[in-house]
Amino acid sequence: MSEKGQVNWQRIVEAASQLFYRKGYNQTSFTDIASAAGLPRGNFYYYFKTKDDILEAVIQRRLEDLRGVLVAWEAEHPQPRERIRRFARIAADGQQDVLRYGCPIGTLSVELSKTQAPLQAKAGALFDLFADWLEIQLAAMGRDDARQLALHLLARVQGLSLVANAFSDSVLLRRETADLERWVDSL
Amino acid sequence: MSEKGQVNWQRIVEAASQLFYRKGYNQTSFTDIASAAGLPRGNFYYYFKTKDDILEAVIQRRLEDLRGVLVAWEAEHPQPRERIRRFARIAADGQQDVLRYGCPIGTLSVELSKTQAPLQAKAGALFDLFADWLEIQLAAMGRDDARQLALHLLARVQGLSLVANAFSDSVLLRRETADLERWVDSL
DNA sequence: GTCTATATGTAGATAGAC
DNA sequence: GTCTATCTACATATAGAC
Repeated sequence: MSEKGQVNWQRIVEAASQLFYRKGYNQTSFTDIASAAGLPRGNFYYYFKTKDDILEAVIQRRLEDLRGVLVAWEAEHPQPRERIRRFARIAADGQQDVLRYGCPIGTLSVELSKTQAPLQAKAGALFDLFADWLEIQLAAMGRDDARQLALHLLARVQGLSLVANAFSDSVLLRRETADLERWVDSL
Repeated sequence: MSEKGQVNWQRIVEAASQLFYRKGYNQTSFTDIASAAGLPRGNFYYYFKTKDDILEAVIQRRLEDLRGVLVAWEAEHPQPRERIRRFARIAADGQQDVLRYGCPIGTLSVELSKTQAPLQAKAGALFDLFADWLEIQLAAMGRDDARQLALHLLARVQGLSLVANAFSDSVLLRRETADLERWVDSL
């Protein structure tokens, strides 16, 4: 694959990732992606045979990005509890986008669960990444119910993101985030 | 509107409501609704001019159904706390459907928020119905933070539904529900 | 490797016969 | 009121010229 080819490949994945988040997977057309990526429509069938293939690439890319985020958090916060608190703030941190489009992971999962179960399973890797990481941090705190607590935290963040988005309520987003941080402190 | 007409109208709304839940609004075609309702495709343009009109009718119908549910809960449980506990169990109560398709209200809101904000606003009435009812029950318990608590509860239920669906995890669904009931008891 | 032209299907919606 | 035939737009996907 040539230099130019790699660049185009990246542009497609980048454009698709943003559109899948903002418009949803099914509501995003090849035309949308092509014009956002600045490429003629027919061209990227050279890189991806189907739309599903693009989604897979988007998921892989998001996984890599998130792994980078987790590594950064670990470097920033030596204590497990602080790392977990950092996660608890994730929705409030991306406030504008969450209010407008919801959680990138949660909304993708919701959409795919309806009629594209195989793709949802692949998107589930994004949830797994956070769940596994949280479980490790909680285990480091000496919790033997680390997995349950990790999933509880995940669910809380998903819930507040969804409801904040539904009501376009930034106050709720911050209040529920503060509540969640207190919960982390109480562990 | 004739007898026959009313029957057809009901059949369309009924079929559409189920399909919008199971397949999503955008993924449901007129053809899908027509065959589910047992009517020729072109026919129900007599009843509804656009697909959006059908969604509005579906929302209205769900609102009526839910109002009936709330009235039944009130009759069944005289105490506000018991009524709130009843709400906390709602996802676990509809376990099979929640695991497969998620929460009917939450997933609809997520889908519409992306590219159909006006419709999402109308679907928000479903959330409002629960939020207002919960607020009344919490106020009856003497809580002056009734609105916040109502939205907190709503968010918790949404979160556990979404994550239980994502992982197809019925154990998580029940465990988080039990946790939520304990939270209600602690109020 | 890149792009145009086009194939093929299906979406929502309409016109008009009955 | 009911149903068939059909319109237009746009979706994913392909073939093949450059």
